[in-house]
Amino acid sequence: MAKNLTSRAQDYSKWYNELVIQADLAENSGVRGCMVIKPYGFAIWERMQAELDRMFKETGHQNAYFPLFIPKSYFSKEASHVDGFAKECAVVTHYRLKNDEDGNGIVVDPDAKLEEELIVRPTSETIIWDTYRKWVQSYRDLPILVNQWANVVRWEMRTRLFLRTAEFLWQEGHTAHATKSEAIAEAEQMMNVYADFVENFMAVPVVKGLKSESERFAGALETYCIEALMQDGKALQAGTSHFLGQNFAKAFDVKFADKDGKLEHVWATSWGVSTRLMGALIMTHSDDNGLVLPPNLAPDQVVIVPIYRNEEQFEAVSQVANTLVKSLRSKNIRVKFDDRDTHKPGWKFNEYELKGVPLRIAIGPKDVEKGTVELARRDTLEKSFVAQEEVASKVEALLGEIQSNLFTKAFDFREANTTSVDSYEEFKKVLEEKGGFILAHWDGTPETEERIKNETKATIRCLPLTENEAAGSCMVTGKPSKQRVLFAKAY
RNA sequence: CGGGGUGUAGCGUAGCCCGGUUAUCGCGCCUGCUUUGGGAGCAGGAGGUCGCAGGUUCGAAUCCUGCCACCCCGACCA
Repeated sequence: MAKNLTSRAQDYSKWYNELVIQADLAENSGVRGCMVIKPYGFAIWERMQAELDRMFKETGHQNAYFPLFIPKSYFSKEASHVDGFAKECAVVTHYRLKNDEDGNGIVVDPDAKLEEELIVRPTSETIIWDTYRKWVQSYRDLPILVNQWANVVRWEMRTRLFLRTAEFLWQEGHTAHATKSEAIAEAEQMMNVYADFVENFMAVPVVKGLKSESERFAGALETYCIEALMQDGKALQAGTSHFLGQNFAKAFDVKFADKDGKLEHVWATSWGVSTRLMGALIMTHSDDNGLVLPPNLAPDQVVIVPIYRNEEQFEAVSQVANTLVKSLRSKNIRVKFDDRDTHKPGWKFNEYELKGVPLRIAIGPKDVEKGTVELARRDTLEKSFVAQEEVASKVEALLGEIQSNLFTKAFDFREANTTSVDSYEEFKKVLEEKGGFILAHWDGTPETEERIKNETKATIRCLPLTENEAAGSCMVTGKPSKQRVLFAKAY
């Protein structure tokens, strides 16, 4: 296991790969830039899916599914969108293989060339808007509030486990509205849903904001985002929600008749989060002993480890454990009784710490005798003995406490690593020596943003949606600035 | 795609510069006994296309060429 993980945090790759693989989350697949998500890692993703899906439905959305393959021509319909995506796509050119006549095994059949190439979706805007055209005629058909859970492929030049894989799992919401204000409200709502999920389930604090023009999604008029700060002082974009205006409606000719019978283009949004959230989770809470999962998200919130020397003791311990499992489940607590006799207790203790299970209960002969159990929490590593009849309520309280403790810890870390600066010199100094988020004034021009990026590698993460905006002057050019914006080096 | 690095058992590695018996060590795995409240001990055992393909040589993990994969730094990005 990675020793002294936090102090080595600058050297991200070493501990990250080590941690992910040892905690049994994922591994490199051998397929360029793709990862295998292992069962334990996928269980965490399924928890994320379940909670997000519930939140989407509570805000009136429905799920649907669109094709993996998109005809190439669809991409030429929205100019800025194709600029943003066309260069990094996997392209299907043939539809058949055959046995090579010269005995070289299986080869692509040259006669099976597709007339029009198919693009493996990097995102589904184009095929979805081509479909929406057929769904919309009247204002009565609006809004369309649809989400899809899918995989997408982006042929990135450089990949990183969880943060940027060639293929990744995500959800993408695509909505169509009759009015501009309704679409903007939708985009803002979904940013808030994401922030709610990430903060309250993942216990990761985020800054809500708007992307600068140059960081905007290809084809969007406005991109809302949530930005999180990782333990090594780098920023991670955790989710985005886009107001697309009428760009896609115009490109795909999606019109509706309003109440006055007038034909109008619809207004659009799209929003998504991906398996990158797994990376955010790992990099926010992990410590030297492995993962730390927030209880609201953990597939197993409590694990019970039996301690025994013989069959007789195992029976006695199991009886206590089974009773406990029942009472915890009746409180809707996700509990696992690990009665495998193939591993010893000490081995299990380490395994569940590595996997980040929030609470561990150990029950041995002494506990059977005294009517107690040993309760250990993952976040503080504290252990205590609790009377068996009090365990269920104690566990329930502790799960809540761990959840809020993790959030507070991450929040305090972010506050301690967010610096306001007034000069470019100070900006560079903080960036170099401390890292983290930096709040500074910026004149709003892409030129200045570009210059800062080239000179320092820091980018504008977002224009925070804060209530107390104070005007000032740009740290680089001295020109007027409406508010401080959030800078950081980012993944 | 440019620069740098690494590929030897499930994992981590020695050997490579300077070619030469049966490829080193640790962890893990299997069997047995003793163990079990923080990754057990002892004894025995199994496990290898040395990334792939060519070449040089009497002989290649080692030298040469090409390719592939992975990691790091850039450009690109959820």
